[in-house]
Parts: sequence; C-alpha cells; structure tokens
Amino acid sequence: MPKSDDPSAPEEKRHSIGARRNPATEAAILDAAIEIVAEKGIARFSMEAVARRARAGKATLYRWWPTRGALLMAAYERQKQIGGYPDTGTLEGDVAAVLRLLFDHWARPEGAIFRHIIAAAQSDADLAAALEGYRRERLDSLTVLVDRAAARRELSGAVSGPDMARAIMAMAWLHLMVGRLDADAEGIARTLVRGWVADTPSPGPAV
Amino acid sequence: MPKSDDPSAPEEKRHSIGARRNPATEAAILDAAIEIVAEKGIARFSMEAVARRARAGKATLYRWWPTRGALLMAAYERQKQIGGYPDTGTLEGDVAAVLRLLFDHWARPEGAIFRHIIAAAQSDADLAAALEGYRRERLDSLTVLVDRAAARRELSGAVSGPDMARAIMAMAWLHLMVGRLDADAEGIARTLVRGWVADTPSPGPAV
DNA sequence: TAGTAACGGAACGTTCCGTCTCGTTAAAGG
DNA sequence: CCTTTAACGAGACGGAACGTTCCGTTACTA
Repeated sequence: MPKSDDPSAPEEKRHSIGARRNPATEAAILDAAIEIVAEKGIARFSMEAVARRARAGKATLYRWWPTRGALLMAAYERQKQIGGYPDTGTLEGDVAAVLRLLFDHWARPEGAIFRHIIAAAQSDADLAAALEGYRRERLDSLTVLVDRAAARRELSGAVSGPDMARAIMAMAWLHLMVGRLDADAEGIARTLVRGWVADTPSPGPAV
Repeated sequence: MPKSDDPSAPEEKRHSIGARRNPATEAAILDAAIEIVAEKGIARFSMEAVARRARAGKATLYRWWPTRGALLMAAYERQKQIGGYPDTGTLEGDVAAVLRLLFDHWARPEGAIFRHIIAAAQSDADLAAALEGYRRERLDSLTVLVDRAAARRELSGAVSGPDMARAIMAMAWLHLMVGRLDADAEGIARTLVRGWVADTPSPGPAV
C-alpha cells in the first residue's frame, strides 16, 4: 500500500533548529515530492500535497522554492544520477549508448519528472532559465563523445561538435515528450551519424 | 488597449438557434481562445476566461470540448495555416526551408499555442492521443521531401525516410520547446543531412 | 540574555475546476 | 400544427489548489 499524503503516523514531528535552515526538512520535502510523482503521477503533485506528506508548512515550501517549478527542478536534481558515457569504440555506438541511458533513466517513475519540468518551463520563465542552464551543461557533457570521435579521426568535418550535441539532445527530448522511450536507440544513432545524401562535396576528412 | 475578458459591449448576445449547434458560438469561442493566448499568454487561458470573453456559458464549452486540452487543440487547428513545402532543388535546402517555415509560424503569438499543447499533453492522456495523431500526420507530410530527394537520386540509402522525418521533427520541436526559434535553419539542416563521420561502410562512394 | 529566523500548522481570500439548474430559443418530427 | 428535443447564456455550487499571512515554538547567534 502506497504511503498516503496525509501525515498519519510514523514520522516524528520536526521542529525548528534555530535561525538556520533545517536539512532534515529540506530532505523530507524533496523526498515527498519525488515519492508523490513516482506513486501518483504529476497530476497529484501540488504544493499542498507535498507539504502534507512531508509534514511541513506551506510557508516553509514557499520560503525555499518560490514556485512549483522550482520544487520540481530541485526534486529532479536530487534523484538524478546519470553516470559517464560508455566508450563503445565508434561515434555511432556512443550516440546509441547515451540515448539508451537517457531513455532508461526517463522511463523510471522518478525520471518522468523531467518531461514535466520541460512542460512547466513553457509557462514559467524562472524555471525556463533554470532548465536552459541545465540544458547547456548537458550539451557540454556530450562533447565528450565528439572529442573521442575526433581522436579516432572518425569525423567528416562537415558538422561541428555543438551541432552534433544539439541533434542528439533533440532526438532524446522528442522521444521523451511523445512517450516513445522504447524507441530504437541504434536506429536513431544511425540516422544522425550517417549522412542522408550520397555524396556531399565537403572538404573531406580533416587531417 | 487589448480587449478585456469581461463581456463589456459591442458584441450582441447570441441565442440558441434551435436544437443544433450554433456555428457562431463555436467561432466566437475558438477566436476568444486564440486571442487570449496571443494577448495574455497561456497562464491566463482558462475555460472561465474563454467563456467570459466569448459571452458563452461554461456548459457550452464543456459540451463541445470536454477538456482544456481539447479546446487548445481546436484553437490551434483553427489558426494554423502552413502551406506546402517549397522545392529548393536539394534535400538540405528543403529541410532548411521547412524548418524556417515552422520557426516563423511558431514565433507568431498564436503559433505559440502549439508548445503549450505539447506541454499540456504531458499530463492529459486525451490530448496526448490527439497530439500523437497530429504528429503522425505531420510526419507523413514530411515524406514529400524525402520522395523528391529520392527522385533526384540524392539519397545514400543508409537512412530510411521515416527516420529522416522523425529527425527533422525532433530538431524543430526542440528549438520550439527551448524558445530558440531564431536558430539557424540552414545549420540544422546541414547537421542532419550530411554525415558526421568520414567514411561509412554503407553502399556509397567509399574511398 | 535579547534578537532573530526557521519550523509546523492553520486560516484566509482568490481563482479555476467541472457539474448543475434555469428560462429562452427555434429546429425537428409526428 | 404543435409537441419534443437540444443548444444557448448565465451563473450558483462544492471542491481543490493557489499564494499569503498569522501564530506559538524552537534554538542558534550576537
């Protein structure tokens, strides 16, 4: 039986620990947020529900997370744990591997938070700014793949590293937003990495 | 001065035209929905606000559009008017052209509805189903580009047409969702159409 | 020791939800 | 012709969540 939102029993009441932030309160609130999304879905995620389950006052929530979006973002950052990207030996294999990692992560109940963050960011400028920062950080991390490919002299030189990273992210996000996390990561990687046209008069493999 | 939501003056009261749907009512409601989103943003878009501006009863709204998402979708379909895709002579040029068309369309105040439809679909199963139908329709329409490229014997054969269409859509949607509708369509097209790696062992002009 | 700020809790007014009645209107159908 | 049917504007209704504001308690800080 899933835990109810109403503060029934086993957790003892928390109190102020003086004129400073209580880490136990922060943890309880973020955990409650993650649990609610995982158990009941985003529709049941409200500031009131989080406060009830965490046995926290609404004022405490609003003191540290001014909007629902901010709390969502914090909850996502707390639970996310994506390790480094495996080295498969080819760019196409690396791209497939990172897509597979992302799809598996987002398919978990807590991972589903992320698509709701993107959704909420469409009407919340502050959240949009936070998401943009996170997005740039993830884009930068994808350059690892490109650097490895460059070291192997695998690249054609027709496309820049940042452009490649954006394309990978675009494919990942599209499949997240349309709920197709069972998509064929290898097929997507092939679509991106190999050219669609037979012969481009590009300046060839840069030496 | 933007029109207020409150039904002040100039529109005369509509009545029932008998035991059948009133087209004027439908038009007034959809127009009100489009105007509210364009003028005030999605945050001010509510069933109540639409009913107020359209001088319609809430029951009338719910009779024809059972959810907010359904009304959003109908409003988008009413105002969208994307013509055919221009033929630029190359696949890369065609992809750039379609991206430019989409970006320009979505950058208009009414076009912004679409990103909110994608957002709302994350928490509304009915809307998600409607969006999925629309998405497949747009994917099919993109095969025109691929067919033209095939007729020119431009394709490498390494990537299938549906995969190409999905990749184009992914890039378009990403830039929509992150608010980068000023992106370089030509650069994106190049990223997709040309290969990232120098030499693929596909049936092409291997060196 | 006095000041300060976080804490749980609860009440507040507001907005929007979706449902529901009401009286009016006019087409549909026997 | 005249009863039936259904759409219409209007708005009351209970419920949920919003974001703010108090309260009394707690314990660190100066």
